[in-house]
Amino acid sequence: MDWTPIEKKWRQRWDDEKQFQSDPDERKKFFVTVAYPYPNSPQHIGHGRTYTLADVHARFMRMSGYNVLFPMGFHYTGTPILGMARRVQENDTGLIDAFKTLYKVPEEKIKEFSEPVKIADYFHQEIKAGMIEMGYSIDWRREFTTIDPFYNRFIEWQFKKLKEKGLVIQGTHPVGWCPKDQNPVSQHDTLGDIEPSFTEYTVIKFKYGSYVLPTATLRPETIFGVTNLWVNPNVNYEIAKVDNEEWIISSECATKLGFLNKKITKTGNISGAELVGKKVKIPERDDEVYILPATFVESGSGTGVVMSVPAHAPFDYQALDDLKKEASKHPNIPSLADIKPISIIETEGYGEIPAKDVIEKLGITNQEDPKLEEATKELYSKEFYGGRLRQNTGRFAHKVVADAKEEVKKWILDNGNADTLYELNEGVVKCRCGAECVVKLLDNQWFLDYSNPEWKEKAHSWINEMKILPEEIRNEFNHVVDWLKERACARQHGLGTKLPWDKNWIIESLSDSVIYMAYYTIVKYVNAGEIKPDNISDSFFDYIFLEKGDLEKVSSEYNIPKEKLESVKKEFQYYYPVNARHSGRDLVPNHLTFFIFNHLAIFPKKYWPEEIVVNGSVLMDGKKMSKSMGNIIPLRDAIRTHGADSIRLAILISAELLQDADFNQEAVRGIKNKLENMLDDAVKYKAANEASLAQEDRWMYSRLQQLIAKATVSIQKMRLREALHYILYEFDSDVQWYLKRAEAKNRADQAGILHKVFSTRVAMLSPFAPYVAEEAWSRLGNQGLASKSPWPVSDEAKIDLVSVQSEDLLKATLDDIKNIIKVTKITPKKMTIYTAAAWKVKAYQKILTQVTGGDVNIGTIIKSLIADSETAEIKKDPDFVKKTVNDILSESQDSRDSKNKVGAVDETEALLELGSLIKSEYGVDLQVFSETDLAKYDPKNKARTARPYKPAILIE
RNA sequence: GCGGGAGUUGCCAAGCCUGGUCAAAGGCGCAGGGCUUAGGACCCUGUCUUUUAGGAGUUCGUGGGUUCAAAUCCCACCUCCCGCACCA
Repeated sequence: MDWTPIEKKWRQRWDDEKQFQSDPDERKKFFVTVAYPYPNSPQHIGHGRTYTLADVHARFMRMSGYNVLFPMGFHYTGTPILGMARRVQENDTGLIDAFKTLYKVPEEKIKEFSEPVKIADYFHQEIKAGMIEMGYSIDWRREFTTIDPFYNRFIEWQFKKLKEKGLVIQGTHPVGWCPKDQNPVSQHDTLGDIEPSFTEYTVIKFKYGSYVLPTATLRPETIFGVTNLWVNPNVNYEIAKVDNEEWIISSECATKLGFLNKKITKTGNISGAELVGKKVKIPERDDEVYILPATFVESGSGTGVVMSVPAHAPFDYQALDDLKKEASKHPNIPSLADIKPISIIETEGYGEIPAKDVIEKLGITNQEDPKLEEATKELYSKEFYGGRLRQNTGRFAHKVVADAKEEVKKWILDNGNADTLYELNEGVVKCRCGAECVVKLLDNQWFLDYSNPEWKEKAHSWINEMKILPEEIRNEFNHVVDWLKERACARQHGLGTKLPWDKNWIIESLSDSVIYMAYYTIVKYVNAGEIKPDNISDSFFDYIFLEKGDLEKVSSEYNIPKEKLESVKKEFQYYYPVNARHSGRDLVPNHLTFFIFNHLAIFPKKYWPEEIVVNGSVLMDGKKMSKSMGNIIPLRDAIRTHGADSIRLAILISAELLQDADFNQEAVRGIKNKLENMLDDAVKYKAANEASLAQEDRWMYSRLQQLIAKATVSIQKMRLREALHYILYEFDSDVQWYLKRAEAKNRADQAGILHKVFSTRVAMLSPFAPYVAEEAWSRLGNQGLASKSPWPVSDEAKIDLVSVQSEDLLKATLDDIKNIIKVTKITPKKMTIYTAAAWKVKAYQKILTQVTGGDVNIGTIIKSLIADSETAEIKKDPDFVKKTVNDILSESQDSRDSKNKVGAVDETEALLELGSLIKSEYGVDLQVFSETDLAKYDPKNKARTARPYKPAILIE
């Protein structure tokens, strides 16, 4: 079946009725937003999840009577698009092929892609078209991009506010950096998409005469165990003036230091071999050690000089051992044999010289052995978490290594005997431009000061107050607030808004997207041409958002009529705060937390966001979606093959909020079939006058009320999978039972009832599968639109508990009959059912009351029953009590309560209903007797085993 | 390391918050039947073990505990997944 025409038809209707356009009115409002997309590719099914969740939320609230605003914008800010444009300019075939085959971009469009904005514009339209096709109930009059001039004014205003409050600060920060592009690099900017991560090393300055021989280490605390330095004799070292000292370092190191803002002047060279045998002074220790040769030392790593701690560093131990073996080759080092490892860390499970232990364990015999890496890793982590410094480490003695490391580092740094070096972890990382990346210390970088303690405190307290779904995310937010530090908020390249006070910087993408929800409430006026963005500046936003300033003045300043200005302000005040912000899980540690922080900083409390709803990601056939796996399905392709509603349901039904949703073809097919069946059914049940209600009709209506109640609660908690489960599946099994009952009775008058039932269901399905719901709604013969119908309200009064109990009794008895037939394998000829005697019913009611009251002691129950003349007959059958108590205990609280409320049900009457079912299913007649009926047919003496809700059965 | 999540019957996956309706939804697979020229689709029945009367037994990562009652609550352990930044 082709959904396209159906989707088109209803989309047109919604559009004609301007259903999703929201303007302030007298109703209560509900403002729901989703993070706007970054348009550097078409959206795929994974992107659809958050939007679909938000759309269901919006549609549900709309049907519940709220004036719902659900807007959408496009986030052009950022650098990846710049990178893409550059690759197009360079004729990167990999990317261009992806555009052609994967994204199906027309050839002539790709040609324009050398201009970044064209890429954004193209995918912007592509994504928007997909959103419309998916049926998202968005008010498109409020659309914008983050490079629109009016938006730029808005962001400038935001940053000035933050700066006024002292939340924007300047500082120095290390970043991964491309020397050619003169720009920080992120994962998107590198060849092979490697995240350029780096580690901070402590550089310890050893003195060689007037020179400094610096060594880079991760373990400054081991300075107490240094026995020598290592240089590579084959390396030609540089002598360079570094700031005011003369350092001997590898040339690679000199380059690195240059990016770390050191002033480097080369003054000469010295070979490693020349240094061998010389002595250096160890800082903080009144001691001198030799410089020795080692081949494992690489000039590209650290400073090219290594401090040797043989007791705790396997490389050092092995190199020293190797050297001693050929001591004769080094006559200029007289006392090589005297160099002994100095043990300074005590760790459980290791002896005096831990490095020796590890080396022997792994069978390492020389310094070229690659297993040395493994040895180093093992020992480092064991000593770091479990080791303590020994007596010979002065005031650090007995401290655990993890703590001592930081203290020793600070101590040496404070004494001017150390420095800091950053080193890329992955070795060589190449920028997309081909240049090798480095770590650069950026000066005068602008930061948002998320480490500000008052700001943090405010964020914590609001996080604890606001609604967060699912609840477990609340902790995560609090944790993020704790570890969040200053965050760079400006870059030197990329699309976006310039920093208002320093136009060399562009405000970074995660910082210009934190309060834009407010912008939705006013951008409508700019899009309609009622406000000209050109000369807008701060006093405008102050007036609208903060109610600061004078109406008269602002009006004349911007040449906006006073009434217009007032209605802009009123619109903001009507819609704000955001009632629900939907987002993927990945945005918790960044965007969503910033969103909270910034709202708290800029707006008064009444405008702080009310609720955040976080969802997991989408898997494709159980696997993560990725370009390299080739399992990315563009959303619009999927809509064409499966239909929008099937996709919406498949995404929603496969997982609850936080779980990853698995999108698989089979599930979609199943859903599609279900929807098609629903449409077929819809035409069968037109509105009709109902006959007087039979038992099963009352039951069906009761179940409907219960389902409405359950589904509504589930949606309110955003447990959409659960809600769909009720609306789609539980509902179905109820209808099936109903049809079975009605058909067994050969009824022909149930269409009117089913029409009502199905219409209610279709209305409830409408937020989830809007197109199918509209189509089914009209096929059922209903007027208007399903999406405009009010959300069904459960009416307690329509629940007939007796009919619910009776039908349950029928189902249970039918199950028992089936069971008996299965076990005995007999072909039934005749069936007889016996209901329990009156005294048993009384006893049952009493037991029920007692058990509900918490008394499950069989002895006391029996006593009290015997004491009562109505139930004294229990003496004859004491086993009855035990069985009944078990019956009751194995029931749910709900069912017990309802039995309590209903009192005794006339089982004989109820079970007579079974006759038609038995006849149609087994083709035999059913007789129902009371246990006490003297004229009953009971050849096998079964009747006496009857219990309330558990009639005796005889099958012959 | 810090923080978060998960482990359920052949597979996927609900149930856990709020203990009892749980041998545990639904889907897939498998078996039998129906429909069909055939295939597909669709419909019915079955699918832990055992049982010729609706019963019993053993299961929800492992080991304890609480309770009349535990997949569900508590404690410990094992295993797996995700995030840890200047990037959308």
